[in-house]
Amino acid sequence: MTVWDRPEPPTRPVPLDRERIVAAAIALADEGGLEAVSLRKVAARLDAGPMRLYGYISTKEELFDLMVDEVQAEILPEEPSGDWRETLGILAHRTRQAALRHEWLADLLGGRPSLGPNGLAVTEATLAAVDGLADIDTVMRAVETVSAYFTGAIRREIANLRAERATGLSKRDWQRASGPHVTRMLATGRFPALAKAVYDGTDVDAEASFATGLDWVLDAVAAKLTRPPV
Amino acid sequence: MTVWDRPEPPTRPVPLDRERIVAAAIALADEGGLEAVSLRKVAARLDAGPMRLYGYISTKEELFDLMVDEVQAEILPEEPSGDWRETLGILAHRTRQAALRHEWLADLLGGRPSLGPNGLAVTEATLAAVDGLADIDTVMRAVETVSAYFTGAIRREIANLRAERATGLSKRDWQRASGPHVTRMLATGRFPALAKAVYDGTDVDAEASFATGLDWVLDAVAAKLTRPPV
DNA sequence: ATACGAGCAATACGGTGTATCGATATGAGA
DNA sequence: TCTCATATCGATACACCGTATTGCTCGTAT
Repeated sequence: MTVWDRPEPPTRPVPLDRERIVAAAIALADEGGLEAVSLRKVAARLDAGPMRLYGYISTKEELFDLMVDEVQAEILPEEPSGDWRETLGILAHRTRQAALRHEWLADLLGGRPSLGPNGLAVTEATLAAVDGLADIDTVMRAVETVSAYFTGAIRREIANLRAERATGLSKRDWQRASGPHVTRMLATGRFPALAKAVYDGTDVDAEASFATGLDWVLDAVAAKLTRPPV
Repeated sequence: MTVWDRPEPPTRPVPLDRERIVAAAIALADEGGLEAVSLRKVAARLDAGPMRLYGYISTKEELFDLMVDEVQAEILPEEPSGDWRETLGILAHRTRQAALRHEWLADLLGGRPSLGPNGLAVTEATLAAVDGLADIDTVMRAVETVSAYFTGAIRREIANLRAERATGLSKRDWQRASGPHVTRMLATGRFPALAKAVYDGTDVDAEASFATGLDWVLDAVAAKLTRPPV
């Protein structure tokens, strides 16, 4: 029985950690959307059996939580600006950019409280920016309002983007001509204001539209923050 | 071979239509959340095989679309008020109430463009309310901003509500004392503003918080709508 | 040398969405 | 009235899913 007769010992499995698991899951999601993320496929990317993952997470939902938290690291600004308005604006824009890079984020954003380290850090940065500008309840209302806005806006933007991609047409072209159902509905005359909006509205840049709405909301918040509470 | 020996002829299957299918699906979702909705279970409620549904819908996603559109009928106000601000506010509040009745709506809201008859009617009502108050692009920005706000706010509210239900504690109690992870994180001192918010903030009524944020956003929109565009 | 304990892979279960296809009942045409 | 085409439905099947269970295989401690 020479060495060559004996097989090499089975290679020890590649060590795993949450970081690698989450990275694999994010890669999968970036390529094929959230629905392409299955524990089996994530595990396969790491040359592991599906069950191996259960040492690191105990549920698929938890994997999603980790994914969101990981991406939230991209949102944190390097250094805090002195201007609360600028800080909030930057956070909103960075969240949007993260969602454009990882469209699946739109499906998860706001879906559950984000309590991971990066999620908490984002919240901290947000609160720190407006801390002391008013009583705490007003401040809370302010940050919640702003984040409700950009959460909703991002979600809609991604939803529209997907719809456009699915039909290969810009939103307005599609509404105007090629979406047979919508066209037919508009032709019924039951939606005059909508028809007008579709035919007369211009196709605005998504980022500009996001920025405008954000500015308005920040205007509103500014009015409440700088004035002492009634 | 008497009559009694012969079985009765097989009863023809109960006729189906989208309305009945959607109603069954909504019932299922109301009881057990979106994840309780499976084509098999929906079909079973209607004494049908799963494949039968494919005559009425061609994909599960389409069923979700129908569900959303159905619920949007609950949102439409009976008669339009003359005041645009009141109309937008009512639409927002009714959407929120619909989401409280059908929590799964929060998972779907804003997830894709809603082009069903009721969805279009809601959009029409929204646009009609502000029609003519400014140039069309400003008007679009206005309704999109408001709806981004309440979409996001509703989603967060439902998310928090679920988290509270899962732990049996109010959000603040849970953050303060019982969420071991959060407590530990706050104790690190790395999140001073957040810690202050958690410990000093009061537990505000969700509806009041929603209404306040909404008012702020409407304030902002009002400022842009009543003033001619720059 | 042996016992133990952790980590891992394999297997299995009950579910999912949906494609395919054969039976069957219904309505039309002869 | 009988026959045939057609639409509809049910069963079956497939590929996949998340996860519980089980038993093996190691490295380590005794």
